[in-house]
Amino acid sequence: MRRGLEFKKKARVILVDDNYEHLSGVRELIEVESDFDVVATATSASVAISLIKKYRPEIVLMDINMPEKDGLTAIAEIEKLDLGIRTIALTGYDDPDLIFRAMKIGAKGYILKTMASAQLIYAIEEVAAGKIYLPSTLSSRFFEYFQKSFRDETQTISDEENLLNYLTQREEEVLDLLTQGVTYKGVAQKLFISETTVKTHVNNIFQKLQVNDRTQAVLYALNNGFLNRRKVKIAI
Amino acid sequence: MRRGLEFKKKARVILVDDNYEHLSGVRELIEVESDFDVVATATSASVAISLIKKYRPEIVLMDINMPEKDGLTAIAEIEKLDLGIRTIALTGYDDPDLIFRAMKIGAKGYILKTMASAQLIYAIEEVAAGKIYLPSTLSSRFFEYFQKSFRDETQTISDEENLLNYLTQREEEVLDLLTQGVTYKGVAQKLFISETTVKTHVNNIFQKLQVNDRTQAVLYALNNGFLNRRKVKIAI
DNA sequence: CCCTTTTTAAATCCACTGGTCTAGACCCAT
DNA sequence: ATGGGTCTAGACCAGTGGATTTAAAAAGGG
Repeated sequence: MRRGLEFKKKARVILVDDNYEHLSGVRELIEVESDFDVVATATSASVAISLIKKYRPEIVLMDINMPEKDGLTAIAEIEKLDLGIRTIALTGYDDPDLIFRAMKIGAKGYILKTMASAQLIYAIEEVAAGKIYLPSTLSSRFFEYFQKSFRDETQTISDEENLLNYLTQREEEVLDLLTQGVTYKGVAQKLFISETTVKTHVNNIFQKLQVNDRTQAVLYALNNGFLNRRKVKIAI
Repeated sequence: MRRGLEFKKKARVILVDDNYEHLSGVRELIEVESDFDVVATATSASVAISLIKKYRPEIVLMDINMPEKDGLTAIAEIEKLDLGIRTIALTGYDDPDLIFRAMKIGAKGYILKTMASAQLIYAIEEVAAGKIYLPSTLSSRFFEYFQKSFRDETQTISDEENLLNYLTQREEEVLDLLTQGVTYKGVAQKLFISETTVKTHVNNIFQKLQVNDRTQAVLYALNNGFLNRRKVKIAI
């Protein structure tokens, strides 16, 4: 258990930025002001990916605003490699949508180019230490966006309007099976009732949800917060 | 434009905590150490809701761990009132799931009872100023949980595995209509082709997606990132 | 205990769905 | 030009889905 050594080892960093001026500046900053080791730099995302595969750094500082392959896609690819490489997104803008998407695909930090150099170093230190770092101004922006995206979708179901609430328990069970793509026959077997009974329930469900067929019923259920929100997600 | 006055006005606060000892302590802290005005306190969520409707405070400090009606539900109700009341969640535990759910339903801050009193005051100040405040230790926890929930669901689609990528353009159009609950006849009309052609396409889709009926096809499409990710969300 | 709601079930009937085979027209690339 | 993939479309058939009516047993609340 030689834990001390692990922490003393200088974390290796790769910088990616299509602006060479800025790249050099950051490189110098890191080399002078910190203990980190800049093992490589790249001015395009595709080159960066190869370098990352080769050097296996602990940290990647990735500019988001780049031509051709953009930084977000690159971060997603790095995450997919699953090498435990921790990426920090870097841009000039505090666009909440960008921040949200970066954090969603797995960036471990997000900082602005306009931020003080000390904060950049601090961010790298935090991320290298295994934490996720977002400056409070950006995290505030993130949360506003995060909450808004849920208000739009969650608050529209006002309980009385949600027709799902009028279903009986048995009807819910049947609908649950329908949302798994089970046929009438299958539902009958799983619930130990006859197929005609299933049809009765399904018909009642259609009337209560004001739809005409199972597909619409399933869509209504999934869109209005049914129990069965298994693998549902938001687009990148 | 008498902006100055707005900012000088003491923000009114309501405290909610089933532990009376803690409630009194926090009340005293706020009254002594800050400029905020504790207009009321409550030891249960249901009483709190009535008080909030009556006093219309700017800030509500809500304990999450309470018997009967829990704090999260109470926060959701307050948000539903849409009175611009900003709530701060308060608990003894830094459980990431709790933090995630609190932020999701609209809490503007989240702090631990074990945190220094100065941090509590600071949180109220930030939230009163319109910001969202999460201490960095908690925001780190939040993001880990946030990213994990997306890894489980997003990374499983590995492009080659995603059967949706094998569909032709026309088949995608047909599937898109199926995910809206349109019948064969409807699809035929919308795409200006015969119903039999629609059947052919649908059959090809079933084979490519390895399913047996439209419901399963729709579910596959929705769960594997089809264009059509309209109103999809995560459970509270 | 009665009334209501829920759950169960049957019969009938028709429309819609889905499987299979066949085949022409079109586009694109080798 | 020949071959592969796509889009179109027909025929035929089996099965499922869905509407409607009727009704009885079970559960639950006042």
